[in-house]
Amino acid sequence: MRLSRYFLPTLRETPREAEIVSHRLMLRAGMVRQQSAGIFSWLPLGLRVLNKINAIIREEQNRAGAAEILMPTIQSAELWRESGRYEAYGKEMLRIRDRHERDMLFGPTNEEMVTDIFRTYVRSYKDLPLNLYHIQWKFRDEIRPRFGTMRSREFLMKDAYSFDIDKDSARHAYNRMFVAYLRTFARMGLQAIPMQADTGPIGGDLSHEFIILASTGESEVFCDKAYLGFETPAENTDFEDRAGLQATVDAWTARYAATSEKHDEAAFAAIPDADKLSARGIEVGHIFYFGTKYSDPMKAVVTGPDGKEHPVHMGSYGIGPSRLVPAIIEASHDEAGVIWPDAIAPFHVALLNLKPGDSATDAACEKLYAELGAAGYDVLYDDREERPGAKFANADLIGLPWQVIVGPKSLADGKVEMKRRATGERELVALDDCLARLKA
RNA sequence: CGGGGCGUAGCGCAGCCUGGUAGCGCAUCUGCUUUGGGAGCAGAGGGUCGCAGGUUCAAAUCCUGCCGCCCCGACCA
Repeated sequence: MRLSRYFLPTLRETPREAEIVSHRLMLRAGMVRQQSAGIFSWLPLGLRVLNKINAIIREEQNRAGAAEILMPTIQSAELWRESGRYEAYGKEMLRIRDRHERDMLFGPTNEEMVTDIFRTYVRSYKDLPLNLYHIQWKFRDEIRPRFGTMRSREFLMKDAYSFDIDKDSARHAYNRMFVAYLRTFARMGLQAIPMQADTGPIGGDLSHEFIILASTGESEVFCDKAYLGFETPAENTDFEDRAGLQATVDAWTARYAATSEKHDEAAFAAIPDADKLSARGIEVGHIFYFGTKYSDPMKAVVTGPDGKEHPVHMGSYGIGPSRLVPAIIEASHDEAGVIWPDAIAPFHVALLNLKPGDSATDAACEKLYAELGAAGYDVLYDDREERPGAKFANADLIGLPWQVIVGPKSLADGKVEMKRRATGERELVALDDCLARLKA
């Protein structure tokens, strides 16, 4: 993409409303525009990141055996009356009415709807297990939205719903998502720690919040430092291996980790001081098992091997992509701007032509732009008539992993400069070696 | 919803107290000079001063009501 033809409205100054660093940088890097309290437009650069995040989520959900669907944002109140949540949900739910005066709502979550889909089609235990997920916009009319897309009213959520014949199978479904989540966050360059979470009225131990540590996080968290060195489950993990998955989950839940709501001072005190970690964190995922809470009232039942009807055991599993964007920025930035992890960077390379109009730098940039693009790299080519300083500052701000700097000085020796955004390291490489260096 | 703050050019702000021609910086446009870390000079464009009433000869400024946004708290992916 040529920057001269792109839409990247970066800001030199920070808009007043932005308090935390990720919000400031998302506005300055031209990623989002707030349209109303807690409601945002996603501009090209921000949308690219969001889509990268979604792509990773999809790959890992699919790998773990979930099937993608897409349910609507607008739902009928009918289903919610069936589950009893239409009355229970309160003001957080945006209630609307259509022209026929029917009660509708903008979905804050989809348990009812997915349960309705399930009960329509699935009758036999032989069709289980089943896990359906979608990535869709949700709306929760938060009392106070804040921190940009970190806590917005309209937000994107990946929500998966599992259906199983009994609790044991449901635990396996839970473990599949648990492991998928560990892989998902690790691929985004995040160290996510599963922490004990509130299970609400359902109870039990099957609920975890996935937390990443960040000084500006909203939650106070306490855990064993050992988690920071844990190994991510492998790509070839066998998700049908019940015992194997259980062992992985057991290992990841053996040590202490809890948010302030579930914090147990005594248990925390038992950890050696050197291993205690008390910090702030951002919740990026939440999984839980809720049994027959919806299948009972909504009559989602299957016939079991015994010939009798059984309400299905369900769980739901959420990840907030539109929250992950700022979460990743909170975890990865410096004074100058964002530092995107390679896997979710909106482009791989910023190609800076320091002297557009100079036949040598123009030719070198065109060659690199074509060559890197052909090799599968997304290149943002800064071909604007701007001074070098402005290009450097802009490139650092938007935080692409690599900067390939083409200026007359180094080009006189047939070289270009390659700068790694994360470390600031620069090296001069021959024009023809640029691609090889990227691959290395 | 309680407490606090703010709405003046795309962004950041001054002006308001003490009513009298709407300003500054950045950005934008034109020209010239510059060209390896957000250039210099000269010129130009851009405003329902959040909205609606009121007071006054006269309101960005004073009064009343409303709307929007931000921050702190209780609540949430």
